[in-house]
Amino acid sequence: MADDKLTEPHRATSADVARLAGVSRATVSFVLNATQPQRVSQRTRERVLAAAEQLEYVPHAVARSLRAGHTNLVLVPTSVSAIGRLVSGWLEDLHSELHRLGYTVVMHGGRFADLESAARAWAEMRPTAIFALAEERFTPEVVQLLRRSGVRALFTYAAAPVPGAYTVLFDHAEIGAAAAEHLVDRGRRNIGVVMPQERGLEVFAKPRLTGVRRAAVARGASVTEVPLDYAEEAAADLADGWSKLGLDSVFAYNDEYAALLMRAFQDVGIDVPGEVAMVGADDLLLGRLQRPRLTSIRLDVPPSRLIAQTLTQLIETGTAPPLPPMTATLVAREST
Amino acid sequence: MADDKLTEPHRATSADVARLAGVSRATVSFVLNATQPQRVSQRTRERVLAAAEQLEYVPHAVARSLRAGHTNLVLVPTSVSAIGRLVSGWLEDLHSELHRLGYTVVMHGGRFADLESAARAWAEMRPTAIFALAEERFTPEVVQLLRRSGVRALFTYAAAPVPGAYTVLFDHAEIGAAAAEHLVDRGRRNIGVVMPQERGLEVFAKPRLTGVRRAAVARGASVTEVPLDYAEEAAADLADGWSKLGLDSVFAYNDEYAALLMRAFQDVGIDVPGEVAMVGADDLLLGRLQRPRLTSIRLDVPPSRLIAQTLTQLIETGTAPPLPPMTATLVAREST
DNA sequence: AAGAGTAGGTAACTCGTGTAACTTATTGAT
DNA sequence: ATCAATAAGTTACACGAGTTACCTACTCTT
Repeated sequence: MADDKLTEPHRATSADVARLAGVSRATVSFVLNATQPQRVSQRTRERVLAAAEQLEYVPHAVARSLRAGHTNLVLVPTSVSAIGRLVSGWLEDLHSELHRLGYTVVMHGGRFADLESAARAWAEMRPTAIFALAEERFTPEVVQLLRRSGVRALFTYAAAPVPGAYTVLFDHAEIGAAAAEHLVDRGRRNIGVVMPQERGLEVFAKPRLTGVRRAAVARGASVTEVPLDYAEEAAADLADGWSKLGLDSVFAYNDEYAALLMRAFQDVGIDVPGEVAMVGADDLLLGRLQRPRLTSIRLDVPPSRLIAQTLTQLIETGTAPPLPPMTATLVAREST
Repeated sequence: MADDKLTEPHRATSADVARLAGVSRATVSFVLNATQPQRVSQRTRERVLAAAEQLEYVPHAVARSLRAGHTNLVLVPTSVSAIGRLVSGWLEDLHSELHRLGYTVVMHGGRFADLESAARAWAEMRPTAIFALAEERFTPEVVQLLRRSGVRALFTYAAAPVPGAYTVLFDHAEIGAAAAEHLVDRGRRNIGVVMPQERGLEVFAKPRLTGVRRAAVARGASVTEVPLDYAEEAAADLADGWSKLGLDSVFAYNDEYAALLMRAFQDVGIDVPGEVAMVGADDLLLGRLQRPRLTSIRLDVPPSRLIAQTLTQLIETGTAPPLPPMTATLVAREST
């Protein structure tokens, strides 16, 4: 099943290409990177390209980065599970856009004991930029550490400008607030807020809860936290004990959790939206497949091309014009 | 919003640490890597550690890799959207396991024009291993290119041993076959197979279709390909024209597509499983939330710890004992 | 014929580490 | 007192690329 690997194959370097083409390494570099085009004659250029082709030469990004003083890596630290269908397609576009611009996007989903060790792990890779989907990663200490390791651009979505990083403003509290306002408008006064227990989601769950609290308090409604595992039995248990909670509505973190809970409600005969009004978030297709269809909250993410442009500019010049804040829009359907 | 960055901050190198501690670079390296422990006195060791701490020294993985001749990168090339809930948690565990063992897992989800350019992009990073979830990426040419670029281990799931790569055997055709057998057992004779149109999924969709074909033909059932976008309208259109197709059952690629289509069926009054029996795959929670509950096919993936061990061994010794093939199990529920 | 350009190319340095080979001072054995 | 062994360092090179400064041969001008 494993390979023999007896013939530790020779990896061709630019020196090999130079030797085969009968020129110096410098010339090879000039040709392959198309720098100083007038320095190399047509004949020589062709010889070099032919040699590179013949040897299947692949540049050594590590060596290049060392010399250049920076990599072309854009690091996206994110737990895989936090990427729902909401961002996966978008992230893939970003990959492509940045690839066109000469950057390599890599995602890194490690769990770390603390922020500092995470930041150190990122810094070791010497990415040229770090693109964080959640804000709380960029504390001042982390920012300093990363900057000093040579990271050129820190990009994040956050509720308030993050010092030392380029911030696209968006407060997840707005999602919670929009949900709460809507529920109160529909006459609900006792709002349950589903808190997912999955690792990596609290980054979004907490501000969403905060938003619900803020809006609810302002309108005289009560808020109750409701922890929920992403599992059938957990939802069933919650539905079983639901009447004791005295709640008339739920904001369910996102549409996935909403769907899970709605099923449990329906299984025990709790009427949605009659007894309980439900709001999800992220406006996933899943939500529209529910009956009643889920009221949800749509996030309008900036087009990935625009983000890629901004990031590039940020890397190259250290600054970029601000992007408009992200917005959230409530989409009312049948569950409220 | 952007930072000033006037003070291009000095990144501390091991030379800086050496200078501050009043020792040579070699000594710093010995201390920080804990190589040759008896070579350095306790006093000196402490001075070095203190200096490193004070300067917030972060090793330069790029330089280290260049010197070492290989990186500690494990590359997981995968389109983000192909990672459903099925593998995301597992992948995260793998991250952690390999991190403990000194490796850095990065996912790279770029779309490439062709396999060759993808392989070149991977080779440039000089990963020490590549972990592919789908097989068709490792053609002989790609394997050769990667090997020559210094990749130590190629790991993949595939239907048959891939020359030059360590293969955990699993044929996605088995999923399709299991579905088809089950449907025929339940008396169905005309099977539709949903073909998702999303990028990156054809790698799994095609062998699953093949499996359905194989089993169906052997049992005298017919198979019809049914393309389907992951969108509400597409499903509605399909359901509208369903009767013309003359099918009595569907294998829906996975539970997500099954849920989408089942909803469309129910909206137009097609009874499941009465008129159409449905089988999904991947055994997602989502499937158990449907009514009727979705019959699905569970994949038993090897524990990530075991995979991490095997991969490490493969990197270090070039060979590793074979792992048992993955298995697929049909979970019968109410939709068939 | 002398001088100035220029086309085409190369030698040599650099990036930050890890390590093999060498050095020196001190201790221990005889 | 002498020699060997060891402890505790250091020096110097390699990894693979990009780039600056230099070199040589040729052409053109006057």
